[in-house]
Amino acid sequence: MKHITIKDVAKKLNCSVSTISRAFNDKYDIRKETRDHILETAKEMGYSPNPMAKSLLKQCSNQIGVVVPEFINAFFPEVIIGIQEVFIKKGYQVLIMQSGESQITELENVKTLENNMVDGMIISLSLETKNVDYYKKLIQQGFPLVFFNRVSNELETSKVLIDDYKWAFFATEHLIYQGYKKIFHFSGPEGLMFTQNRKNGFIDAHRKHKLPIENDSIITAGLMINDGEREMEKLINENNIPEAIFAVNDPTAIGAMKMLKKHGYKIPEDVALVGFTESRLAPLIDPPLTSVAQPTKEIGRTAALLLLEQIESKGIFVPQTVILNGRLNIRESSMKLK
Amino acid sequence: MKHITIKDVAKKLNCSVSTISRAFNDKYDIRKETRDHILETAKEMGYSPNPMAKSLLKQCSNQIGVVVPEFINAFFPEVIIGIQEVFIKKGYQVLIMQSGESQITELENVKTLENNMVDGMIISLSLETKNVDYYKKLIQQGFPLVFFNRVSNELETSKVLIDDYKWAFFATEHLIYQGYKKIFHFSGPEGLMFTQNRKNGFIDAHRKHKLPIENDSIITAGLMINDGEREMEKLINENNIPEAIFAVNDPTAIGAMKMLKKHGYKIPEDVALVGFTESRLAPLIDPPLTSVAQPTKEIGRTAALLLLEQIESKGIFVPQTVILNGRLNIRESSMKLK
DNA sequence: TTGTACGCGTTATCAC
DNA sequence: GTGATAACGCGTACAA
Repeated sequence: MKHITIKDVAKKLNCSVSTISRAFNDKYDIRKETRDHILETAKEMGYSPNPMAKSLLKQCSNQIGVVVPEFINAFFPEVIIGIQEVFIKKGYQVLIMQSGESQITELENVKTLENNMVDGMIISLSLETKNVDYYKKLIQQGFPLVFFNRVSNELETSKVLIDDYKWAFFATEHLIYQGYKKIFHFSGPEGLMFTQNRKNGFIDAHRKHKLPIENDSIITAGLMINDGEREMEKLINENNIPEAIFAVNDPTAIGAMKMLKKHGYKIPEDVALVGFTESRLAPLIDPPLTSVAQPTKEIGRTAALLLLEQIESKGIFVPQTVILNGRLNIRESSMKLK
Repeated sequence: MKHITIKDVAKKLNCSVSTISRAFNDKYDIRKETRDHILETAKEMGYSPNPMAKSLLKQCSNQIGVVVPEFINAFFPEVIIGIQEVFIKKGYQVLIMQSGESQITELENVKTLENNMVDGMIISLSLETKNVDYYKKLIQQGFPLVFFNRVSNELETSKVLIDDYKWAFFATEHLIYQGYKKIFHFSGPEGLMFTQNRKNGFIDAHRKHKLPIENDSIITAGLMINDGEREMEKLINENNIPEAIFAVNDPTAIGAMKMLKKHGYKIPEDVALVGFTESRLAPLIDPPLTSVAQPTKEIGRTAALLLLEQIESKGIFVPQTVILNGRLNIRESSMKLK
């Protein structure tokens, strides 16, 4: 239980703690033999410098923090893998916390990480988070912060995104090219930037192709499977069935698909479906779901590199917003069959 | 950037740091007015005690560490949610790290957490991990440790498991009851306890029903989708198609399913499938996959409670192994159709 | 080349 | 009821 400290080693070797310290941080002059001797006995004793004490002293910890809303879906875990790839190579440790889509937990997570003196954080906001004052304060203090995916316009710091507007546009256009006319959009929670952007892409694709948008064709659903199910069920009950649906994300699309199949509709013959944020399920469900794939690991890597830049360029740095490219994976769920 | 410390507050209020400290830890006598006054100005200044310094002093951190192999699949993330449920209520923060199925990273993670002075850890071993000496050392030192799912026989500490043997037995028996005779098992990596247990369940179900096991009916596949694909493809090429397959986990079963469908086999008419560790995909793929569901969140909660017990009963505690109940969710993939 | 002493932000133990 | 101070484990400027 008792940790072995630098003092224990010093006592054992009959020398001062500073000598031990120097042996570990080979910066200062120290006789090679003594250094080796110290390192050896230290290892034998199972000593390693206590990073907490070091952090307290140096005011930085060689740790970075990550806060994500959830990791039920594959998206965030994959981003984290990308983040770790970069930081582990650089000798940083990555501390991960999840907010569970709660603003309060998110704030607590951030404070915990801050208190652990992480050198920077990578964050994706929870659905609930409206108030970003605390982040503003951190940014003002010069605390290195990078946001991805769920970002806020109010925060002036580096961000990693994909062009939701563009890819929603392409996805919708794909449906239009397939010859579908009555196309609905299952939208996400209001107030989220990507909800807005994807919705706009949907609208503008219609405009470009001079296709009218019916009043009720944009439906605020949510982000989960049951949201898609619920809204689809409503439509079925109203007997208001579109030819195609572009959903704000895969779970919503999958929910709609489940409900449609349950009621005997064929996909894509009766209703075509397109999702977003390609999930692991997309290629596996029946029929395979057309979806916009995000380069998850690259999002992570990019965010990590931006954060690293920010950490290393202590002080002066220019916030960057990196827009990564998505990809529309076209599968059966949206193919017009003759 | 600069953190506000207790000294800053003391200076502002013209009193000593100890008074401030006392105001925050209401343990000692302190005049109520001064206490309130201090707390108020502290809040205004944005001061909060630095937990690192506290940890250094108290040799414990009110943090617990979690190390899991991956969170690509839904299993570990869900367990973590259960863990967090318990600890957040108790005022602990949960630090999560992932080993990426690498023994080396796992060890580094554990050491990082140890250095952060977490009060205990919950661990699920990586596939690679054979050497558990470091854990032995920790346990010997009295460091609170709980393992789940991927555990080692050599370690005498609390564990949370489901009865892999029993549920593999049931899953296999279910196939037998359906009338299948030529049943194969896609097994996991050798050396993992659950691989062995699930395999034994498979074997003993055959014994009980006096069904012979063919030589080549147990196939060491792996744990990933592509493992299932690869082994299934081999079987197809050899034209050695079983009537049913019990796979060590869902991804393997899904891989097999993908490959079978690709080659035009019907499920379950040509080949029936059963997975394990119910994944999010199981009910969604086509046909829906029969699988043994594990109570993921409860595994997390149980592990958390066991760890808490261990932390609080400083010293004397009896390692417990808790076996939780699974559930066989029977779906189309394994139903004998007339 | 090595040792001494201070400070990082706390809390606990003394005094007063 | 409050203030001074040692200690937690470490790095480093300074002295030796």
